[in-house]
Amino acid sequence: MKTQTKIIEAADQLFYEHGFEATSFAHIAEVVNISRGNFYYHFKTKDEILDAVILARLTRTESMLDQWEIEGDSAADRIKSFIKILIVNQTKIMKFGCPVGTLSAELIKLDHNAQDDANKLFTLFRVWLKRQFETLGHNENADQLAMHLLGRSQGVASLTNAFKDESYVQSEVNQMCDWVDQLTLKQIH
Amino acid sequence: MKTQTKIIEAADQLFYEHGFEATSFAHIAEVVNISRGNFYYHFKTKDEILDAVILARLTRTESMLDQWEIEGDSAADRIKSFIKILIVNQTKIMKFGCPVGTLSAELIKLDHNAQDDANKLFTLFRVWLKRQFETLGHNENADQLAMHLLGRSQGVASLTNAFKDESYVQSEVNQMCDWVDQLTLKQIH
DNA sequence: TTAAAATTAGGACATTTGTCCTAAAATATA
DNA sequence: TATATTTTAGGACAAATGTCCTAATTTTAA
Repeated sequence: MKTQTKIIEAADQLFYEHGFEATSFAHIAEVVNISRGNFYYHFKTKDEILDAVILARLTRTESMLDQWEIEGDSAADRIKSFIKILIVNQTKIMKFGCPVGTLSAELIKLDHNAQDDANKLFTLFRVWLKRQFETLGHNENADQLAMHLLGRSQGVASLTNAFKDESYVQSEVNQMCDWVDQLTLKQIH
Repeated sequence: MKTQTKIIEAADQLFYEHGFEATSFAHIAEVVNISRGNFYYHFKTKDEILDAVILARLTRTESMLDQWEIEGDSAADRIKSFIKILIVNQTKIMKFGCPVGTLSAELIKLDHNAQDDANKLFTLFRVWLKRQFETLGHNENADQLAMHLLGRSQGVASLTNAFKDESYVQSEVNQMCDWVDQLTLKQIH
């Protein structure tokens, strides 16, 4: 694997687990097993690494959404795929929270240039969800429903991170899935 | 005002606006207008300042909850007081997110000793809300309802911080208030 | 007024940070 | 094989960090 790719992947993980600010060149270098000075050849600044990490997350998220699009038989199923990442990634969310939400919050507090780019991750989910709700027949308020679900998912991630309560996640995921089913019924009638 | 109090208040604000890690002794010293070396007389370490800030937030939150307890005519009203902080503190939440959630998330990522203390802020709201839902007649699942509302509030704060959308906050607050009213009806029947 | 205590300013300290340079090594190309 | 290009290691650099010491100043108490 190319060194540049290794740097991005290591930084991606470290930024998620310890935050952008708390992760140093030295930390990444140790994981990748290269000398600190060698960084400069691949990335001029720490911000450039952040840009690359965000870009990597964007493309990874896009392909995940594409996958859900293919696998899901109905819009309701696809929305439930989104909801169930809370279960699939439960362990990581307990330890480090939501990768999208925590990065966004940190960059805003740092007043960092990349905060708009980081928010594109949120927008990716928002737009995708909106389209699903439109398919479900809720054209008039699809974006509102998307924001609602995105917000609830963020909230669950936040409290899961704080309280590490598995039954809470399960309960909230069930409620959200029920909510989607109710919206599906409304569409039929 | 005492220097120690001024340090705590300045740190409180800076930790909220820029995060704990990103706030340095120098930053606080500049706001309080004292020399950097003088810190050591009041606080031995940065962690001691954090402890003091968390303690200050805990007492401030407790008195706020007491106030809501006094002002609210019914449990439903009191719960709505909680929901409406999203509106009252809208401007700050847009800029810096929820002070409880963002601190908790940061300290967990830093694997900081004070993460349990910071979580007591969450617990304060959780226990208070639980008691309100019990008063509302939902004894069997009061804690679940409390966690549900706490989570939704966290989610709204998170997305408000990211998207800065006023109408989203208002819409979500209305939905949560309606939800409380429905729970109140269920209690009467 | 004088002595004691509390508070302050200023700077030393080792460490870490992001950034940047240069010479050596590895790889590719002719 | 010989040359050119890519990639690397190691360290220099100034700035900033949290921590800690000491002497001076201010405030309090006798």
